[in-house]
Amino acid sequence: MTAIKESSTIQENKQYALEKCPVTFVMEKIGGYWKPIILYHLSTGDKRYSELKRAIPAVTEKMLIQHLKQLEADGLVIREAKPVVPPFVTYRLSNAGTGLLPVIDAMASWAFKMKDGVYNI
Amino acid sequence: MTAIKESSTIQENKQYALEKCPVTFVMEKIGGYWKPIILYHLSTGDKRYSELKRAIPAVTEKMLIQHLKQLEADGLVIREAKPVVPPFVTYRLSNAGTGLLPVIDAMASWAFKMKDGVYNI
DNA sequence: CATAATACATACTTTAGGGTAAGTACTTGT
DNA sequence: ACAAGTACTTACCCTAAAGTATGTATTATG
Repeated sequence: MTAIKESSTIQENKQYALEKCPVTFVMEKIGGYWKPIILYHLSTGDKRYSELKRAIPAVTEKMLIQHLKQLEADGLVIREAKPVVPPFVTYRLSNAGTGLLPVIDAMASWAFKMKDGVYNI
Repeated sequence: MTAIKESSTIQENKQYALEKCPVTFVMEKIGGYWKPIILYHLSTGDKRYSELKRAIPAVTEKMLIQHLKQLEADGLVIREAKPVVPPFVTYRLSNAGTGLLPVIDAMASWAFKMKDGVYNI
């Protein structure tokens, strides 16, 4: 899963930022290109892997599972696989993932205010 | 300011995500390693360049001005330079930058809940 | 005369993340 | 016999962002 070099300055700084800054902690979790979009699609209910794929046509399969795996490892989404063939796998938000929704809302609200020029005085 | 290649898939996808996803829009603005930390330090009042530098020892000068310039270009911080020698430059949050504070708060709140294990059920 | 302090700038290198393309295992339908 | 659908995996490439190192202009101060 994309090996990282143990002793780069960039990793040390990430550590620094993760400890010093809760915002960086959050961004570590939802900072991938597709993660917010995935979370958004899961916010309306659980989805199969292939449903997500169809819902986000621009994402490649590699990116999709990679991010899903990371979200799962971070405890934001829960994967459930039925042992059938063809496979039947669903993803849904965990409690932690659901807890992120207010953050997402705050971000969206700011973004729309920006686009509406609310802050131009 | 770090020239970007016009026609890479990564840029196309960024465009897609920026239009489709307000969260990605926000992350474009505050997604650098040091941007949240800079914003945090400015949230308590305006600061000189050298004050920021001392407040965030781990950041290099290149990263610091690079992010400050981007934040300024995005309208989140305001730069004020007094025409004296040695230079006297202060940075402070704009209205838009101040508008981000609730987002920051929501993120921080979630991060602390995560660390306190609130979501472990 | 040389050093310090301020607020940057700029050339070059490294790395994490994103993207491409192709393959896997298993079953059902034609 | 072969394609199609499911949910992935793996090897390789490319780029944007981060980091390193050094240089700039101006004035005050020892």
